[in-house]
Amino acid sequence: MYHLPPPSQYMYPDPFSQMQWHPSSMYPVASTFRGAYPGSLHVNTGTLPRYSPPGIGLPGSPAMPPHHHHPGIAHPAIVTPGPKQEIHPQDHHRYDAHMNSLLLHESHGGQPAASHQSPSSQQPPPPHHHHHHQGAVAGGGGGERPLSKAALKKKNHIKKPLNAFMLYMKEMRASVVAECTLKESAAINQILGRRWHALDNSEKAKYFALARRERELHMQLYPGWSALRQLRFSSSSGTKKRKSARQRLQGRRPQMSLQERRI
DNA sequence: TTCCCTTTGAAGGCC
DNA sequence: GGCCTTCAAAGGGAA
Repeated sequence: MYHLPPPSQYMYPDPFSQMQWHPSSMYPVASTFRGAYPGSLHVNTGTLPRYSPPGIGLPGSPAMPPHHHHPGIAHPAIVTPGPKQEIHPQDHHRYDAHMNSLLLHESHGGQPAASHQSPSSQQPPPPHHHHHHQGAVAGGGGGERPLSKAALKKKNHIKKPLNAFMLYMKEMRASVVAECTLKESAAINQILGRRWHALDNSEKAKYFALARRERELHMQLYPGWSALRQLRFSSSSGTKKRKSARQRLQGRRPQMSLQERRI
């Protein structure tokens, strides 16, 4: 367990990473959470490559070693649900169960879950108190209380399939949280982002393949589903209007360019 | 109660 | 084709 000094005092690297930390990558954390991520911390996503690295191939692509048979692709848990006309809540559960089993399978080479398995992919999430991002599929247990209209709408919301990085975060978050005293997801995600960049291409390929499988499964379960369409058809009345990304970015500290961060 | 923060990747719209 | 925007997860904190 890493016990980090009070936020106002320390600069902390990813406690796990074997990669070399550039001094500018060390980030002091201010005493308050807002503003806890100084400019040096902000990765300029406009200058950093946001990619599926060229060397990372998916199964079937030339870059993927022939021997790297992705267990997820042929995972027996993957079933073709067949044509789907309507979207039912149980499909959320089925989809989620599929993906959790895939992640589980991936993490342990097809073996049963080991001790370090992320709780999120092993069993229903613990009943923490958090009130949002619970997800439409998270209501596996404790559904005795009648749902309000808003809750029902939220429950029926079809979420986007997780991308490779999201799958990686889901799997690794618990171990990062366990190894340090940080609890803020924003800070945890920064660490995970750096670890993701330091990840070996073959390791990343695992998650890209898993993400592709997830998209395929999602397409099978929800043919014709579009995140944008759902966004447009979902009424936002009664909820606060979310700031646009531009507005949100404007509120942030200036970000360092890639060149600046190299200095 | 809802949004913000923070990360990467996918996808759709627009020019 | 490139850019922009949104949203997937997570949970503490702010509004």
